[in-house]
Amino acid sequence: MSTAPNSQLLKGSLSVMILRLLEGRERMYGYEITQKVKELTAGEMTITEGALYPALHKLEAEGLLTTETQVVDGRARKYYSLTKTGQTEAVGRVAELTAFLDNLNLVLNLKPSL
Amino acid sequence: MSTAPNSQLLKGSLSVMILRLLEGRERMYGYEITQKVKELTAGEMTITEGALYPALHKLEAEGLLTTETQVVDGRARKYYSLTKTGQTEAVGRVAELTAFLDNLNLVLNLKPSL
DNA sequence: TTTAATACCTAAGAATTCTAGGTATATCCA
DNA sequence: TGGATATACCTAGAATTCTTAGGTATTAAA
Repeated sequence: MSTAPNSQLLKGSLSVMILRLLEGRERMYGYEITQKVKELTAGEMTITEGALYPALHKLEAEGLLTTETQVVDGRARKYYSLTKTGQTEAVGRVAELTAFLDNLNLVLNLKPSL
Repeated sequence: MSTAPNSQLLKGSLSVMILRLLEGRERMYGYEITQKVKELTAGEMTITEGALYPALHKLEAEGLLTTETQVVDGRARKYYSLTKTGQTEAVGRVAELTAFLDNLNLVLNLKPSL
């Protein structure tokens, strides 16, 4: 959710991040995703659970993710993995987002840094 | 609104685009903004009027834009310009968006193209 | 004369995120 | 022993933004 405190995640970017993170891994569980994003961005980006869990459930309902629950150290973890459809969709949605970001850069005229 | 037909504008990006476009110009009117975005993105990005006008009105209500109406060729145009506050905010919001996009790239791991 | 382009607007709904809770276990520290 | 923090899941309601789908009006082109 935040880069600056309280700034909002750009609409639609969360589900793409989830799909992309899972593209490079066998499986991840929700809490792990929040920690991975924090780690990758040096603490600058935080995924709220109020956004993450509904997003995961929606992707599962769409058939892009499957789950398996496992108890580790007395706590239940729900692991998510990409389905075959999910793998295809991940590629497509990343491409769509990339195209959008390219156009955004054309409008914003910010080539130097990105 | 679209890169692919019907895909959505990322939440929050529109107001930054407006502020950024006005940073480089004296003034612009609504319809001109829609055309400029289309031109800059070779027709790939279209701003819907249903999104644009409420966004302009909100920025004006926040004190970042001022307007002056003028009739040209028998049609009324409403020109928007940055206020002093708007100039400051434009810089800040572009920086915030840039920081967000940098972090998004870290998560998506897409450095090559952007 | 009808269509497309120019130029403004709004209302209702959809979608996503944030805020703010809730539950529960394990670990660390005082 | 007790409390705080970390781990791990969840949901409901509000806020925000965008899409869809209209509306009005003038000018230019077919």
